[in-house]
Amino acid sequence: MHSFTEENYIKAIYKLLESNDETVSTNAIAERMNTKAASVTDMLKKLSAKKLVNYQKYQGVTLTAKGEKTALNIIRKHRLWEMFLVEKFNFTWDEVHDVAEQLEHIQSEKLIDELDKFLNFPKVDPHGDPIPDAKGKLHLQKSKPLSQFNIDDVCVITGVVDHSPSFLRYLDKQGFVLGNEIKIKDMADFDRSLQISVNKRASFFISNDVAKNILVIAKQI
Amino acid sequence: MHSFTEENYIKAIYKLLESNDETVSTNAIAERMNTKAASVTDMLKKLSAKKLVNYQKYQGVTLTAKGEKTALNIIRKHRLWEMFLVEKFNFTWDEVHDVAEQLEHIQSEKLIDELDKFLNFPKVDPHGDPIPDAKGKLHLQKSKPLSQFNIDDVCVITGVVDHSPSFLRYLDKQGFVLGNEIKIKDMADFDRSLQISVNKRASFFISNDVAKNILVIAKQI
DNA sequence: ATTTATTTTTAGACTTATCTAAATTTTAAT
DNA sequence: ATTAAAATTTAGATAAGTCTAAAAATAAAT
Ligand SMILES: [Mn+2]
Ligand SMILES: [Mn+2]
Ligand SMILES: [Mn+2]
Ligand SMILES: [Mn+2]
Repeated sequence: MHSFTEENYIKAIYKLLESNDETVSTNAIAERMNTKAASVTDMLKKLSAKKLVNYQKYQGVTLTAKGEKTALNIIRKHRLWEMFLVEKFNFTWDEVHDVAEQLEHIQSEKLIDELDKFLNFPKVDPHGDPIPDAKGKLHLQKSKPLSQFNIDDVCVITGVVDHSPSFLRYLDKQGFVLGNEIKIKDMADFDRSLQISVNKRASFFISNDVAKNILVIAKQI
Repeated sequence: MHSFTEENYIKAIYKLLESNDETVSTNAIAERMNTKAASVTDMLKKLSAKKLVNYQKYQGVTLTAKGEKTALNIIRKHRLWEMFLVEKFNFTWDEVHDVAEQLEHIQSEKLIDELDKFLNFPKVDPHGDPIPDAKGKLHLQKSKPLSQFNIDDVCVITGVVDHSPSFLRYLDKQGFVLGNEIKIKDMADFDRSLQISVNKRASFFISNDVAKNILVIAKQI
């Protein structure tokens, strides 16, 4: 139906729309896909002809309903496969992304339905990102970066902003695990670095840069 | 490393070498891949440049050691995925091939090692075909078509020659299952059709055409 | 040993996805 | 309102894989 390349463009556009403005620029897509603006323009024409995007020269691009549905299906597959690799195949959360990038393009409705069932219909992937259901419905959790909390706040780790293997391995080394409880013990004014305790263990420091990349929700008390 | 297309050519050449002569013709490859001879020639030059095949104009083609190793790895992945789909995802043996054709190209050593382990290192796939081990070693079983046996012979179903969904579904309907015991009750001289009993159930007729496509080994008595 | 038929290869063209360099449009700055 | 800068699009090329039609080589038939 759609080529791998088309699917990757659709997904990139979806992610850019998700995190930013109401339309996506040619350059933004080019940067995210590690290609040149000229290539993006060519592809936008193709996707537009297929009614996957709303595109007018120089005016940026958005996804059509059909394009969004396509994007959500690819993301569903990506996240289910990541979950599978971690839960069943002993992959760590920093290892799964590259393989999932390949697996997300496999076409078989039955395969994905069975995968979902096999994993017992998970709601979030190993990075805490929500998994769209078979209908493309996606339940967002209203989490915020840890950097937005204050001294004595207690919150629960729900995900990450930065998905890079190096950041994920850093979190592993520090003992951060999704679902763990973080208490902010102290905050330095000059750089907003934090002294925190994870699951009531010995406290330690993290930079504001790290805090901005850890997603949490306030603990219900 | 190698494109999907290159991998598919390598696999096709391997299969043709396996079942037939000592070299493979351009036309044979074209037929198997549903392409034209001209396209095959182009690809053979490319594979030759990559040292995957031994190719000289007009002289047919064979695989190099490197090419054969590549082929066996793809076949290993294909058959492990077929096994996985049947054992874990409720696929029937007539449904798995098309999905495995996609999955066989996923690149991740760890994924395949874990898949193998998850399935407890199976020796044969759902169709009875041998699965190469991680080193590319392949243990062939010396089975023969049921059509080569005679009245009163007892044998065990080990595989199929024809892998088409329609043949596999026919076998399902008749109650043939790998490992089942077949006893030949009678044979018609004029068309070599057989009256057989599977696992000592009520006997029925099969054509010589069917018998030629069921692989068996003589039952040890 | 020629002629004929078949197989295989080459030549040239097309599609998808990419690039660089040049042209155009939009946006920002004077 | 011009001019300058940035973003975007077009033009023209390239590489992978495919095709048709024509040429060349091999195999088969007389
Ligand atoms: Mn991922
Ligand atoms: Mn993820
Ligand atoms: Mn198969
Ligand atoms: Mn098989």
